[in-house]
Amino acid sequence: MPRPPAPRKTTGRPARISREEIIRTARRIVTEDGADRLTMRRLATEIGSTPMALYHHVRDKEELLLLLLDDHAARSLRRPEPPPADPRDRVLAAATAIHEVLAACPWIVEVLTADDLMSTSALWFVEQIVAGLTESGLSLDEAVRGYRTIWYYTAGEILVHATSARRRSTDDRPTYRDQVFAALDPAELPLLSRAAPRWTPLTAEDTYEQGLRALLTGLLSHTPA
Amino acid sequence: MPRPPAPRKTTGRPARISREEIIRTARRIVTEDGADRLTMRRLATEIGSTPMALYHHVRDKEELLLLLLDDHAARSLRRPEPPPADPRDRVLAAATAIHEVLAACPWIVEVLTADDLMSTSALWFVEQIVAGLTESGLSLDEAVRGYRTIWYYTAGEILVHATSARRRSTDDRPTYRDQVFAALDPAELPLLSRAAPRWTPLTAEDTYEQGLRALLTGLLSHTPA
DNA sequence: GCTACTTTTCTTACATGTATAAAAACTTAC
DNA sequence: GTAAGTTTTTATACATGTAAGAAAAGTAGC
Repeated sequence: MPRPPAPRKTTGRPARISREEIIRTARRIVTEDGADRLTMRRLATEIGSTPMALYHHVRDKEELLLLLLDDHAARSLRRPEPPPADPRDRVLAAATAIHEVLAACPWIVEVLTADDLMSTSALWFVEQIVAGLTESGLSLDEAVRGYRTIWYYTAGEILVHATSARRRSTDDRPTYRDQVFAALDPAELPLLSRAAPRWTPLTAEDTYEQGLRALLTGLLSHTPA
Repeated sequence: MPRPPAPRKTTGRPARISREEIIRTARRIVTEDGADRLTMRRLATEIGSTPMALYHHVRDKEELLLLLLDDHAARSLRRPEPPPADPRDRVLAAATAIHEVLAACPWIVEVLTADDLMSTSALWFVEQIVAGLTESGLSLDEAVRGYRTIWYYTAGEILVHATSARRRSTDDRPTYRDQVFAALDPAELPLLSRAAPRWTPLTAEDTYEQGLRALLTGLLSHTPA
């Protein structure tokens, strides 16, 4: 039975590496060589430790990437100065800021699906979104639902784009989409056939904000279901 | 130059396994034991072959999962009978049908981010969405953009929910969200603090259709950007 | 000093996806 | 028949995340 009446220093073997050092080194590897070069073994080697030692400071690789995302958000997220007066514009500004920061993270795919709040650094922006929605007439519950709807849209946009971008760089096989479009039957799917040549350029367009505006319009319109 | 005037058989070593057999066996494993039990080694064993033999019929595991998703969609997707008369309702019905089928696929997370058209079986539904949007007054380009916006929202909703569901079943650690909410400062984030106890129940609600309706309202409102 | 306890680190081992190259099983040309 | 060519299958090997347990390095009480 250990009975530590005098809470002196810390007992046990002293740590030689810290979570901060892990994150710092991981960030360096990612920025220098890309996210796919970040392995637990390499990270351990560069820190001068062993892979399993990392696991005492980080639950698993996914948590490490989450910490990396948080680190990135804390450095990059800038609150709009001055905040827009119109509540709708505040929602737009906050969501766009979050989207912008996330879109810059290549390793995001493995983490983003984690939860709906990805970073403490982003909480202020979430608050802005909920605030803008309530000031526009939504109840608190409705505003939270509205935020979550915006989050789904944002996460989906980022994930789909990030994955297809990664695929383009890793892979030279024709996309599934190309195969599908090549075999379209104009009789059965007339609009898709007509749209086929326009599809790829339309996909490349950055329409996040446009979609966000539409979504916001709908959220604030109070149409009866 | 081989000139096969008599369309004999095919040249080369005859195949002992087929893509269909692979998919069939994979489907059985997934339905019987869950998607996480589907490994290339086990699949090969159950077919009576070797892991690498699979790779002649399937590019990699991701393609296998994509084929599995397609298979699932082909079996489950049912066209609404009769199709709703109102174009807006047709969009709703088609998107909801896709959402429903995808939400039933546990292995979807690894595949869904693949592209914006995940299954040939779903093309008819995509056509319905684009058609409903054009009939509501959008140009073809706008309708395709609108479809993609709907797709981002749908994919995001599915991915976020699927991942958090998986986490709950695999994991007993407190969620990141719980940790974040436990440390909220009501002075700085008043709305989030107030919403904190309501957050988890709100997350559990199925609000896909509600969000979709809002999005659709916005897409059809033609608000100037 | 020594023993008990705690915390961190290290060693070893395994499951997994898949790259690579060799072998096998065919057809066709002679 | 044999040789060449083609396609599928198999054997082997590697990189990766990480589980399990032993070892190390400290503190506290004696």
